[in-house]
Amino acid sequence: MPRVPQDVTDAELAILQRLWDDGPTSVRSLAEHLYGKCTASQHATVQKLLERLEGKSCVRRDRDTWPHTFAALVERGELIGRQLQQTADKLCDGSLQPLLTHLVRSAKLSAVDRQSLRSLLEDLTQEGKKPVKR
Amino acid sequence: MPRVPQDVTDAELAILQRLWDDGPTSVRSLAEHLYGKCTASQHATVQKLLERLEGKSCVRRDRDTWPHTFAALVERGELIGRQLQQTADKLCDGSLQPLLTHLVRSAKLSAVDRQSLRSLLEDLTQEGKKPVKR
DNA sequence: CATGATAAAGACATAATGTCTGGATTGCAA
DNA sequence: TTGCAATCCAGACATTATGTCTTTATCATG
Repeated sequence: MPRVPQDVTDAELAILQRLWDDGPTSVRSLAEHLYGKCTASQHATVQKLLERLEGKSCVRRDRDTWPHTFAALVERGELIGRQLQQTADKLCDGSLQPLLTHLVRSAKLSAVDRQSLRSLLEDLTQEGKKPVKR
Repeated sequence: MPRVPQDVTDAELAILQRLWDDGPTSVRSLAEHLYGKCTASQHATVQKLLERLEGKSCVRRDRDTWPHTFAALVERGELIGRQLQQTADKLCDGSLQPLLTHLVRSAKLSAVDRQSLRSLLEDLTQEGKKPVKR
């Protein structure tokens, strides 16, 4: 039963979070925000993480700037999707339906939440009827 | 940035799946189903995994039987919940709402799915109004 | 009590992941 | 141009998670 590497690692995710929040930026800037001071080794660490993220196509590196600037290539939403699918694969035989049900039942939904959810469903249903909306 | 162990490991999950599907059973039975033949070392492996699961309160061990029999202590649903919460913590600042939205938008819901979801919401809303149902 | 099966404790191997070192490269300023 | 400081790059390293295995003790039953 071979072990399977993580999609995006915790440290890698920390980088992505910053990129999502602040947009494209440099290694130094990232390191400073993550660790406070930016020693040589910390700089290298962040660089390595970015390199790995680049390998996973999660980050785009702009070599035309100096220092290089990095931008997120995947959206938060996409990672959310991947995570959800992984959970579904592991626990629900790949189907997302059970997750949905679980969330609706267990998540403490406020009346507002329920309402917005309901109208979201409404929209989707409508969309299905009309030719090509969106 | 210290690494955080997994909630339930892949190999451990494989055990749980069997326990969920077939109910309480012995080490041998588990090993045979997971690996086909059950060599001495495989037997020990399964045992170790069960021991760890017991440590995590995911499995209950019945020492009154011989050989010991093991039963799942957590339901599939509970693990689903934990997983979802973890994703929420990592990607949505702890809130489950975004996951819900994502699922409703992205998951290819059949008309039936949408309908059942809608009525589920309906039930929940009603439940909130009545005194103490369930 | 002898034997075969199981439990129990712990060692081990591999890989993942976060970190760091040292040298090459770049841009800039004197 | 030359020197310097910052950055990049390649790879090594340390720690831990996780799956596996070895060995010894214990049990149940003939």
